[in-house]
Amino acid sequence: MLWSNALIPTQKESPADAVAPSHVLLLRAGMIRQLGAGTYTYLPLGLRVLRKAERIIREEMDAAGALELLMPALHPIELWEESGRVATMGDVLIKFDLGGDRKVCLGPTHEEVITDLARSYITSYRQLPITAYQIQTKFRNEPRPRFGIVRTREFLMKDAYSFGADVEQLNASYDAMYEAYCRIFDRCGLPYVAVEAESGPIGGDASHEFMVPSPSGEDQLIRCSSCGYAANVEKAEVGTLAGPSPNSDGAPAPTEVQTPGQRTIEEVAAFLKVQPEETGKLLVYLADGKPVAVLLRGDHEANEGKVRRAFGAATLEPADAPTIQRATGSLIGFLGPIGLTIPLAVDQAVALMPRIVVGGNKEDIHLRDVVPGRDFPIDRVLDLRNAAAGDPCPRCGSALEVGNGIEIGHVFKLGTKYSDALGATFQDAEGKTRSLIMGCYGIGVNRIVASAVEAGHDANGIIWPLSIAPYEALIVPLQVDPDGEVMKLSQQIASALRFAGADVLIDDRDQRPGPKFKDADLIGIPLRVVVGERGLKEGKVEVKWRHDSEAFTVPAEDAPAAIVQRLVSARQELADRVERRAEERTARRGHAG
RNA sequence: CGGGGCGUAGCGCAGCCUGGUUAGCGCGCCUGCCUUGGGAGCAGGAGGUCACCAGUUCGAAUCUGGUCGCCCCGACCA
Repeated sequence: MLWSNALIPTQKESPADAVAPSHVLLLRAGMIRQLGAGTYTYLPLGLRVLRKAERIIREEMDAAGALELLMPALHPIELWEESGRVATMGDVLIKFDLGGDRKVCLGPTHEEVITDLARSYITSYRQLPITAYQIQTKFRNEPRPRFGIVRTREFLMKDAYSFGADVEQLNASYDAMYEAYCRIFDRCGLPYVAVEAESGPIGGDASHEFMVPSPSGEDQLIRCSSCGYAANVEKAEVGTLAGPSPNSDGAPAPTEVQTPGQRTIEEVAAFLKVQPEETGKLLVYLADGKPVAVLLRGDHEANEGKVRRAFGAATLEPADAPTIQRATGSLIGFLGPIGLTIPLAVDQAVALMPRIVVGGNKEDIHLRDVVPGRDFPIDRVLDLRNAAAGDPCPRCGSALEVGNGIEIGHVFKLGTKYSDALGATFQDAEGKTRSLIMGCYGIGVNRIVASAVEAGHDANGIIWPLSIAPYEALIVPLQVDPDGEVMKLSQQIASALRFAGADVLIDDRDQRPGPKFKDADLIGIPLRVVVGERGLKEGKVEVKWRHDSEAFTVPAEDAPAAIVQRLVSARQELADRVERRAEERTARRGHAG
């Protein structure tokens, strides 16, 4: 491809409202253009990246035995009423009618459609297990699209669904998808981590997220650099906290203090001149509809999944103000653990505090010098909060680290939620009718693009991984006279690269070298070849990898072959690394199993 | 949905407070000359319903009211 024939509208200045590096650079490199909130056009360069990621996904999904199909984006609303998700998805579901009573929605995901397909065609255990996938545009009315193509209202997703006759088949499908995901992200050159994620009532190892660490990520990621433990903040466990139990000997009795209008932890701490970590906060939830209380250190965040499990409940929701008053006799802002009549669970961090400031269960009253165990019961001490930086790792006890990550993939054991709702059943070997056991597996294709830029850029522009770069090689002739030696050699190099199966872009624009080099760095093509009269006089052609700081030269006479050789070995290195990592995973599983 | 900010040329911005020539500047774009290994220089030029609607006024980019759109923080995110 000749640059002069391409549409690559690079920009020197970045738009004011772009914040994330991937957003700024994809715009400046002329790869995307915003149309509205959360909707982007992919220009030719950006589309090439998207297509390359898709291709890798297809190859690995096919290799894993998944079957590609394509489902509609337009769904009859009845299907979503059947599953109950018209209500649960709320405004995120984009609904409209086609005139008359024909109500439809745009698919935000495809569990309903695939399950409808399965209930029609899958009738026997002999057809199982089976996994199907598609790469398709999804629509979600996101309340807040952000960070360029990280969160959009319209996005490209690879979604796969497995159907099995039993849990063993589900686990095998899940493991195959997990492995395929690792291979996909390795091949895309992304520095991802697979983390345990909150999996709802199914529990166990039923859900993993694949995350690329990045400050622009929306999810919080907990990691242990010592042992490699990694988890979503929703799921991360806090290791057992060590420390002496509170000793009440000689401690003063609790005293009431006036705290008029001081409701939040920040207000109370500032008013009483103590640190938030010296206070406690009592939260009231409805666990399966019954009021329960949890006590946390003031600066900690409750983890609703942990709280729900602590009370053995199927559902958990924050209690509203009237319910709280009925259950505790007190007002929000002045709640405390003393004299409660509803079940109380205490976070382990609180149980280790020698003294604590808590609400007095009376308006405008807090209590100082409250001692856990003496002044309120600590018979139910558990891990109830989100892990924070510095907490002990649940595996090895080292300090945990907290960072952000972009979720690029998610694998999830669904069970029979949708097959039950839609009546997708099969007959087993005994002739009994049973529900299909499902798994679902998603990859955000646009997020592969965004996270590759987040993970690969410098002050000058994007640094694409070779496997998903819009072009693998960029040839920069500095003199563009079509009959000149420079252009002739450039064309020869391009031909040789194309013969080796490479994508090549030739910057044939009649520009001074400065802008051509700046644009080359900005769009981030991995291999840059500069052919100029000055170099040719010395019989040299300059070659530079975008990820290296230094260029090197090859003799002009065998430049085409030499450059092809460099590209071929770089591809091979990447392929070798993918296989090596796959072997490492196999070895680890061998140890574990 | 709460809080904050912004809509003026493809991009970045000034002008608005204090209403009054033909609405400016930089980048980019077009023509010519010149230049050619890290965003050169000179000369000429094209490009705007000043987001939209209504109002105030002799007169509105500028003042008032409303609407729409976009960004950031928070809430939300199978």
